[in-house]
Amino acid sequence: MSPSAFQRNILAWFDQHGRKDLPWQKDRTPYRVWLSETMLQQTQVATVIPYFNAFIAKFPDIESLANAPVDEVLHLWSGLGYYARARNLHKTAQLVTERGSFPDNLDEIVDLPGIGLSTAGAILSIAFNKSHPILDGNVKRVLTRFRAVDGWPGNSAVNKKLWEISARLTPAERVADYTQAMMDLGATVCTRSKPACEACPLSADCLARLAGNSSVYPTPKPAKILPVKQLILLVLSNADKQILLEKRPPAGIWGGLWSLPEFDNVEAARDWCFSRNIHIAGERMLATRRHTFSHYHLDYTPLLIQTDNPINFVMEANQTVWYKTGQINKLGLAAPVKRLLQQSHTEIK
DNA sequence: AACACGGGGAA
DNA sequence: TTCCCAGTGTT
Repeated sequence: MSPSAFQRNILAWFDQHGRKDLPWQKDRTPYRVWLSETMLQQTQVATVIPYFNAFIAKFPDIESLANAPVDEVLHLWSGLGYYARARNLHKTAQLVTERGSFPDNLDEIVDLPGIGLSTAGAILSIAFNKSHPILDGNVKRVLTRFRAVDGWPGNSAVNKKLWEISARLTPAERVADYTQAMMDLGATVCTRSKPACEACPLSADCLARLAGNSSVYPTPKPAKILPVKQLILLVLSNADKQILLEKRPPAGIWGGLWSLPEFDNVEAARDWCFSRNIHIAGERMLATRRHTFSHYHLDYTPLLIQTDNPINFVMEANQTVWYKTGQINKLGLAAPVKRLLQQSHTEIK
């Protein structure tokens, strides 16, 4: 699909299905477009509409916004979130008022607080009908699918590629409708989940659609790499097939729960036994398994040690307990420990 | 409960 | 340059 065919399809779809009655689409002044685009950053249309109307009612023009106390602006913004947007809005209103008019070129617009490249492109195209690309979340989704662009859009190379695609597809004519159409398409058809490809004007040439994998685009932000901690969990069983549990300190991981003695390595576990006169009658290591917390992976290796010591030799009182495997119990156990003990019930015998 | 979202500022 | 954050809505 050539850029011009792409644009024809998009504009034809817009004529039929695009949104044309949003409050900021009437009386398209730079002020109203800028205000709406700022509100639409990270916020959906349905949420924005009442806020936009309230702002326009209170501040019909950019001068009245500039002259208002910032607290009043923040009050009107209350509930929209990301309050830096409201502060930047107020600041920009003052800068534009000093300047005398809203700037109509990219460099000056992106210099204003709270306006990045994409918002600037939207203002230029929608308010000034100047051909500039945008790349908001909706457009990213449409383009990554249409062209099967792999890689997280936050990655700079991927971002650059998407800007190039967006720029190449942006028409010289009817750019306001085109920009609105791309945002509408992403918001209503090319949605994050369950896109309505049958209703999409691009479906015949959409590479993701053709490959049947639109759900893999855009590539999600890579899960941050969690640090890995390794430790040995000692499953110490006595002559009566009971297992030693320790109570964990109240704060921290598994705070206050019962768990198994932890060691950095096998030798430390053996030393711990020797120092307590626990005779090791048998020893076996099980496969390492992984438990993931919000902030790290815990790779734990169960070390089964059997002692032929008589039961009930005293450990630290209150902090330890001999647990009968397979017995219903009311102890608070960390989930992985509970699983392990259930398995140990069969392993130990 | 995890993730997306545009821009700004810290690292 | 890259990373992380802010708050709310969606899934």
